[in-house]
Amino acid sequence: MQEVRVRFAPSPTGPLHIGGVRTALYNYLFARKNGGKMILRIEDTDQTRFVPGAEQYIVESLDWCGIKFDESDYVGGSFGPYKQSNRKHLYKQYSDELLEKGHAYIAFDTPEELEKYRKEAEANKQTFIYNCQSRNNLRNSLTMSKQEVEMLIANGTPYTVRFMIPENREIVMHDLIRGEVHVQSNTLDDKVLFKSDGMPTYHLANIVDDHLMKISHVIRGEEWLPSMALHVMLYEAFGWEAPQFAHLPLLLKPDGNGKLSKRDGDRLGFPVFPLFWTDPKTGETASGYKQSGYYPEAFINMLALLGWNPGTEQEIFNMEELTEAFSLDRCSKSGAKFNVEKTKWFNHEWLMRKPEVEVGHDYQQWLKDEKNIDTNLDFAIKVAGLVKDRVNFVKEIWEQSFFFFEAPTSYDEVTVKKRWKENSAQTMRDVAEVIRNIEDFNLANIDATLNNWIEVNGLGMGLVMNSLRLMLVGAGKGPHIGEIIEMLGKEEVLRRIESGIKALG
RNA sequence: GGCCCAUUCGACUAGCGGUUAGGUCGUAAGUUUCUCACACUUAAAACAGCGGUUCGAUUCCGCUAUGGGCUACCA
Repeated sequence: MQEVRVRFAPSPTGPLHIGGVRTALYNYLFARKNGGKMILRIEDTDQTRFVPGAEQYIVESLDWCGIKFDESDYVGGSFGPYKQSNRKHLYKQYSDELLEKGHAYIAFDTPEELEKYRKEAEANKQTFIYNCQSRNNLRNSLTMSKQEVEMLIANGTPYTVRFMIPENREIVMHDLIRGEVHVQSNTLDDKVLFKSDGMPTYHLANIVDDHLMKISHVIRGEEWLPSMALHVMLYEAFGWEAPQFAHLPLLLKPDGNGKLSKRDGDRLGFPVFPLFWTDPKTGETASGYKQSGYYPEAFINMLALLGWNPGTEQEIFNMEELTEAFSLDRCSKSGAKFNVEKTKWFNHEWLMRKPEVEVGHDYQQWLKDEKNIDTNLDFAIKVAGLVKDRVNFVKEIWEQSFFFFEAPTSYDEVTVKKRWKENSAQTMRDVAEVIRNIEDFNLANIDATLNNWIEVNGLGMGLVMNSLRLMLVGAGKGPHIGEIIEMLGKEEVLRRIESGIKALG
């Protein structure tokens, strides 16, 4: 059986969108699952849309995601170079080959002329198609004498090379996800293969490179489905065996309809890109999943399940598990709406599964960066461990645990009203004494002493604990009170009780 | 406009001729609890419509509707 070789072939025209990341992911999973190779090819044939830094961004993003390549300009490989602008010299000969075989022709129509034909057709409620129905009336090597064509070229007249779509053919193709797809050749345009600027178009470069790089499976977004017939016919014209195709459904915006775009992220408040991005021309910025606090594992997990499912009820997967479970025939056919809430939930699940040291370390770092608080790793681990089940992100740990780092400066009104009674101040003074007298200040001892004292004095557990919580936290929330007391330490607890009594009376 | 693709709870989806149409997120209620959460239990919530085929259609086939993609010398 033929070796599995797949490629991810982005265009460096901007930051890599999450739809692109998913396409890369599926390619990667497919390659690994089948013991094949994953190739990164940069498709930069459109010089006008080149954006500096975009290629670097793509490489860094995929690296952050854990998507690795077996071949690229960065890691090497025997089919390079892997950037189309560096393969420029290759394409001309293939274009010439089609010209010689009579599968392509030279066209001199200017963009303005073509635009005019389209407008005219539209005005007559018709569609202008550059193919068998019109090519014989246009300015090209089919309608001109050989001498005329040669003269125009010699004079430096700009021209393009167009593929000659066969007449009256029904092209029946197989898509790994969609099954059979039928297209009538007469509805297709004679697409430009070679531009007047000397660069190939996507269609030519893509087919040539896929062939030269021995790509076995083309896994790409659904936006390419309409081009599949063209591509199949190109392989046929060259006499090459076509790879297998799989067209992935699109990622849709969460509300309404349509393809997910950068604007949706801005509007709805979630990232559309894996990493933070600054546009080099406009200075415009876009948020990234990494900077928003997502773990790459959660991000990838979410993306994998958007348009694919394992057929079991398992939802949490690491990359190895995804690789093991992945198959193209479990990809869905219809577009998937992106859902922010579920994405957060994935991050929560991953946060819960992360080793406590890692989460603690991340929180320690966050405290340093955001609050300028220095704390030791053990304490950060303990704090994070106590509250992580109620947050989705490391950065959210703070609002559940700020009281471990700073004494309350105010007291939540609703809680005060509900929990602070007439005799609370006195009870707190008594509790303070009890706490002061605890010799061995550990969790078990603290709990036992307090519970015993409450019971012996016939006081309500809720009443005492909630008032105490108010003193220590400033609000009616937080983990087990014994934990808080132990971690704050005797002195701090006594201090907080004292100032709490002073504040609430 | 033309061509192509799609259509199950609000969202992601399971289902591949006979099911009380299942799960997850979200929502709501309850249990637990010193609080807030977590956890657990439960609830509401879907086969776009119409025709076929069939003993029987969510499932197969048409048509319609809706949505999406493409329609560049962009990818």
